[in-house]
Amino acid sequence: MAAPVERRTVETATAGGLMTPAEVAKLFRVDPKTVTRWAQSGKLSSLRTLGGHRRYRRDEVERLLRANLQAESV
Amino acid sequence: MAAPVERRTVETATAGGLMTPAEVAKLFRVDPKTVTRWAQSGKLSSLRTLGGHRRYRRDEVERLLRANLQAESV
DNA sequence: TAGTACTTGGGTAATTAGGGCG
DNA sequence: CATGTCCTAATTACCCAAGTAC
Repeated sequence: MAAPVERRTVETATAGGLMTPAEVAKLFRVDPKTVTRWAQSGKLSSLRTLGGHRRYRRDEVERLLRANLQAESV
Repeated sequence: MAAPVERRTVETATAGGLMTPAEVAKLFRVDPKTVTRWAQSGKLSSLRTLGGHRRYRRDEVERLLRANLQAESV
């Protein structure tokens, strides 16, 4: 019994973990600064550390990566 | 470890790294615009940055390079 | 506490997208 | 039909110094 109850609160927000600007940049093959611009323009949501550094949700990053895959099919 | 479950998603799409249009163009000795046309015609799969720029899979590019530049022997 | 690697911010070059022409 | 080139607008890359992450 006592199966892990689905708690969707803070854990849900960070499900899959967070990524640093450098990690996201490598996935898209762009400069970390470019990822920052995506966040500033609202194309990618971001969290901030208490020191002001940005962190990105892995779930969202992967979703965007998938959404921009091979969209040239015609 | 790392259960190798057939994950044909983001990991697969970016495994091996991505290339910029300029890098692919240099390999084939063509204009970057030509590479763009290959992508538009479906000859080469591509992925887009959130800004709309294309990125190409290194694996596929190298595979096409070998498959298309070896013939024409005699 | 110190040390290294990374991120932020702003500015300025370099690429790329897209259409059209030859 | 495929490629290269010219054009403009947009996106991205590299430069710096100072602060943060671990």
